[in-house]
Amino acid sequence: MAPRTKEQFENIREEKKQLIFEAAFDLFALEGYHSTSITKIAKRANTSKGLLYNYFESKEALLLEILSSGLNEMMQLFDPNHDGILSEEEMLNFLSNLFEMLKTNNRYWRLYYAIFFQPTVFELINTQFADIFTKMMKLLTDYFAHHGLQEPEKEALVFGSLIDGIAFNYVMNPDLYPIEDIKDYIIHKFCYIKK
Amino acid sequence: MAPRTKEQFENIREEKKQLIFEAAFDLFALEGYHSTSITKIAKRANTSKGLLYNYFESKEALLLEILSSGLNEMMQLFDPNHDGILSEEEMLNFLSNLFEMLKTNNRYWRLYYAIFFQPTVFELINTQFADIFTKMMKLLTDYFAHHGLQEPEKEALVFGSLIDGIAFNYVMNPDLYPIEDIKDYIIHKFCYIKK
Amino acid sequence: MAPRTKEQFENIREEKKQLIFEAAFDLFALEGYHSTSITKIAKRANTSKGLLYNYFESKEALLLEILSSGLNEMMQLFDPNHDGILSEEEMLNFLSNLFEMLKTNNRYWRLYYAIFFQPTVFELINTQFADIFTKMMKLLTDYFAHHGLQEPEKEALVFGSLIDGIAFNYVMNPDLYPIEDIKDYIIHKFCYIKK
Amino acid sequence: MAPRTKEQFENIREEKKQLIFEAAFDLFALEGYHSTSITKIAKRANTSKGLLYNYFESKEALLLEILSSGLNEMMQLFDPNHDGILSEEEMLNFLSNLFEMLKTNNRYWRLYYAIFFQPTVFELINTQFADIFTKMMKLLTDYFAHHGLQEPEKEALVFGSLIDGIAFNYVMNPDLYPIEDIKDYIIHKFCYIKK
DNA sequence: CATGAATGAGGGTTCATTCAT
DNA sequence: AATGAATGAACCCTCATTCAT
Repeated sequence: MAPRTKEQFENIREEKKQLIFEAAFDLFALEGYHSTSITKIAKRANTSKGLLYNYFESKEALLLEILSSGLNEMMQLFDPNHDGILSEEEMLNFLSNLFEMLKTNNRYWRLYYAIFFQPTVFELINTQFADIFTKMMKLLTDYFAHHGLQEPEKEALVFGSLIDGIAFNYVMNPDLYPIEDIKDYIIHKFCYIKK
Repeated sequence: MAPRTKEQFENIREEKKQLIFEAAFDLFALEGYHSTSITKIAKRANTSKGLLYNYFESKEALLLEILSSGLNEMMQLFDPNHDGILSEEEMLNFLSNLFEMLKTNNRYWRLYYAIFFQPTVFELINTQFADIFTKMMKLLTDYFAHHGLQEPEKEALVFGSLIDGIAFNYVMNPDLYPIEDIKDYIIHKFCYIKK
Repeated sequence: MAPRTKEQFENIREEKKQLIFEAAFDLFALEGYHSTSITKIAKRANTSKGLLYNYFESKEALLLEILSSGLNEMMQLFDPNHDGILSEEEMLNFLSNLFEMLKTNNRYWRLYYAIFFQPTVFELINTQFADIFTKMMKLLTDYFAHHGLQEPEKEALVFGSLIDGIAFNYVMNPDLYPIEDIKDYIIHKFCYIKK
Repeated sequence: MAPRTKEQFENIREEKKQLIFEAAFDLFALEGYHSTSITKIAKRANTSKGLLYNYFESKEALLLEILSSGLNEMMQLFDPNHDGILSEEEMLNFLSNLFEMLKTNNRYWRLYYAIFFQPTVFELINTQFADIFTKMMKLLTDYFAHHGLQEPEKEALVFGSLIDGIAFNYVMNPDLYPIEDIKDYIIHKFCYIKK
């Protein structure tokens, strides 16, 4: 008889929203953003189309929330809040975390790549990523300079591209790509840590 | 006027088809596959929707033809039809051609990436790529083995990933990515050619 | 606390209902009936959608109640409960009240017009109005006849139309229409009162 | 076999567009803009929903085209392209045309009023009407000044309001309102023409 | 008395595809 | 070979109303 308390409502909301979020994430990753209809998402989340709009403003907002949540996860991982200098240990951590994320969040990264190349969507996300990218490049350039490499900017770019390429290949073929071997190779080559 | 010969008709046919092909290519690359309507394509090709269906079975068929043609171009470039051994000069050619293609066919590669990650389309194309990929890996592995590297398979994979990463970064940011510098770096590092 | 008496409950009920009524009125007038959602009304009334349906059977019922209440107000104003003869003083009162109402209830009249012309709604209200209209016409006809005009029915109709036209113009442009001037003009012309 | 000529297409378009236009007009006038769905319009025009969008950009565009076409008709009627002075004969013409239009385009005017009071739509149309309105007021003011009335602006406003009120009453009750009588009354009173 | 999560029918709109000409 | 009018299914989204609590 008594109306539900605010917390009760909050819980219901949180749970349902998560359900829809997960359903959308799965479908976007499995079948692509454009091929996934709101109807499909609602069906997979065992709910109604209408309710989806109680939680997300639009299909695009739902997508952005998914992407954004992945970004935030990543930023937490890579922002050690430090002095601006990348030590060998930090580089090691960085790479370990990266490879770990690729393995555990495989689904997200595949979706992310799929979205990234959608010409229309690209611009929406790009600015958010640009900052992270620039920051990382600065760190890497300093890192390579500190280790005496001749053209640290170029090295940083090549290193970044290599990481991208590895991520990209692994994500598209997680079963075939020997990610562990590659990880060891990269760590051994770029961490300059003596045993 | 004399009635047109069969070849003339054939030429007209081919030209019109090419026009549609180009229009679709441009639009897919510029605005994405899903955002490009048949009407837009026909308009840009200065023709009618009906005619388009004379040349292509469906919108998806048109897309696949575009992708496939790009693939074939690439295969021609990278299939030297040789003895299975990659010489230093061949490697140099390989890389030169690759970078050249990235620069001149930027448009295609961006579309290609956009499509590649569409989960549904991916499977369709993937098998065609798998062959090329395997062949190239074999060549590269031999190449690195021949130059005395300890783990040539791993080196080949890393090299492949690096190339992918560079292509990917350049294609998404052709104006900012210093492709020439990177090209020199790569050639200098992997071609083992002494001056 | 002592349990609330029945009247107290009744008062709460009435107050809440009034709040919803006002909120709906404002929104209908400001944004139109169809553009105003139940959610918006509930939000503006600081209550819930569910409660709204405790007081009003449906959105349409809410609308009709608003319109009806305005009608009643007007009827009270114009029904002097008299002998069927309109004296000059009564005519003066009539006009004063009318112009006063236009100025103070501007909001209502605009809504009323907006609704009035909705073909579907029109029929619903029209019968209620027909009575008032007929009664007023009778009064006016007698009035003009009594003052010696040749075709009193026609004069009554023209007078009624003029009043409608003024109301209509003022309501749609309250800031620009010089209602006071027009009021003086009308009173001077139709009240036949000598100073 | 040969494709249709441009004229053939043009004819088909013109006819079909007119059909849809009429269907929409009828329904908007009968049931109101918001209560008329695209589906209903298409059904009444014996066509498909999709086709409607071949001819009209949106439901709102369709509405505006209907309103606009009525406006244009009216402007042609009332714009004698003259010297800025309204003679008695011109005033007579003006009024005759007006009453004629009310009678023949009854449907349009009812729709027009219905739309006019939709709060959202009002602004869209208003600017287009404002010009005509201002122009007419100027003409009328001069007209009354020329005939020696003391406060010509006020007279013009009152005259305008009266016309509005008559139109409004007639349009809402075409069967009961004695438009012919009123017309004679108005002409006799405001045309200052001696027999 | 009070809440807002949940529904589902229907809204306007788009677009690949077909087909009469 | 060539046209674009016509279709209809599916799209995303809105919202009055219900109901468990």
